[in-house]
Amino acid sequence: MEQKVTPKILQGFIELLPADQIAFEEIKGKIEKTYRRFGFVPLDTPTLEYSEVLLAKAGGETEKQIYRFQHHDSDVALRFDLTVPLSRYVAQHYPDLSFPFKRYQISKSFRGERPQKGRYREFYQCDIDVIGAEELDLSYDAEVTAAISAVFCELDIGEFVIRINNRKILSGFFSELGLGDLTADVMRTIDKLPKIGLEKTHEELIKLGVNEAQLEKIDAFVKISGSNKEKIAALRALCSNEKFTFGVDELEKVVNLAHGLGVKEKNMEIDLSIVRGLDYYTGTVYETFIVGHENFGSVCSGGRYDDLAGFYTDKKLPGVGASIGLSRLFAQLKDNGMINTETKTVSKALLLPMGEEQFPAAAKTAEALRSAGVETDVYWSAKSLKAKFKYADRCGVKFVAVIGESEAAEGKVSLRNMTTGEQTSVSAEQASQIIKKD
RNA sequence: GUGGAUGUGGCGCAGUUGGUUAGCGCGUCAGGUUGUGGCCCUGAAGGCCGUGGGUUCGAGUCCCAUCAUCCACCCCA
Repeated sequence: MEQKVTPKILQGFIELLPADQIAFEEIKGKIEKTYRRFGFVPLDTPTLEYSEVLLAKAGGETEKQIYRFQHHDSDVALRFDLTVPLSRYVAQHYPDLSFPFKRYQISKSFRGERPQKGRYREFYQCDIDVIGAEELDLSYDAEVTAAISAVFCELDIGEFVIRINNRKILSGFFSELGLGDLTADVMRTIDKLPKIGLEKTHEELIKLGVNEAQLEKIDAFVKISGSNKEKIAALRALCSNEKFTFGVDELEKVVNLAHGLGVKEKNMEIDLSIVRGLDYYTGTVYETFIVGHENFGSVCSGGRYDDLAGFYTDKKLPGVGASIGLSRLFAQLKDNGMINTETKTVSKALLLPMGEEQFPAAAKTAEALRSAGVETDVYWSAKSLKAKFKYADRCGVKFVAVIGESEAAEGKVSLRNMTTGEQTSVSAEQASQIIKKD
């Protein structure tokens, strides 16, 4: 007996069985279709990049998690997100692009961090970004949220809410408070508020060294509630710092325009605890949650950054974008039984020739159905009809067409609807019409 | 990087204070029905009980080590 190699894949990497993969592709397709509807063009950058390019900006955590290795004389790394490659791409192809440049990219990224629920080392991200040359109108911030809103409407996985904020409000407010060096840590803590609750947030803030007067003001700030309009009004009354006020104005404009672009009131909510990654967001920031499934975490986040490609070019390239963590989203939808994973086939029809004598008739029928645009599979293996039907049943194909001696002679098939059990003798053309009508 | 769990046919699990041939459900295959699936019945295939060492007359079970996986934290998509 020869020694077999155990079939296995790396920790944190995943692959799906057909039923799940079909469901996954359907979601991916809907996202892509919606992005295109908003005028985003496709982009596909290399998986592997020069380390010096990918790591131009990175520090700390990112650098620890990146897959990086030596290949001959090149120091290379797997991309850990789609934004950094986009920066490089825009800086590199600047003269050949038209601005504002709107692109979407749906592909895999890699991070060698420790995996956990819904977090993998190889994962899909679905990004949209708009990049401006020198400047980018604030309206694009609203448009990105409108696209995200449209995606989640299209996905039809329940109510969702885009929680939106503006970093200028936060930094204006915190500088007014005189937090100084504490600002970054305080922001990180505020960001965790919905997860850990008000009490723990207080504790952590005190631990950080926030004094009582500051704590009181922070408290008043995060407790601002009501409708979006009311929140804006409350913010205006709270602080008159210049940057802060500018942020409030921006937030108001973005929310208003988003509604004009079709985002429903219930799907967008100002949330002052939204902070996002500290690295590059400078204005609008947002996270998206599925109502009733807030424990999923944010299923789509993004925001505005002033200077995308500063590490690659002197040109100023401000942008705004959003990213759906598709692998995570899919894992959670599946865990919660929120997607159909019954169908194991993409075929609408399965042809069952009784025996080898009927192969020519089956071939002809298959060709006719496929030409008519019907996804068609043929069961060529020599098994009992019972086994063939069982296969049809298991994979969930809707229509089965039996082709025996008599059918072949008449140029017909016995078309069976597997759901209703209805069976009729029809021509290939009639069959394609019945299937397409279904 | 830190902490916590779990490893038994393809998948999900049971296996009592260590004690004969390691079970069950699902799935797979074949048959009961030689041209009809789902339900039912019968049968079959499929296990170095994660790996290595130790204790013992005897280890799936106890001890040590190791590997792997999962969960949570950090951070983030």
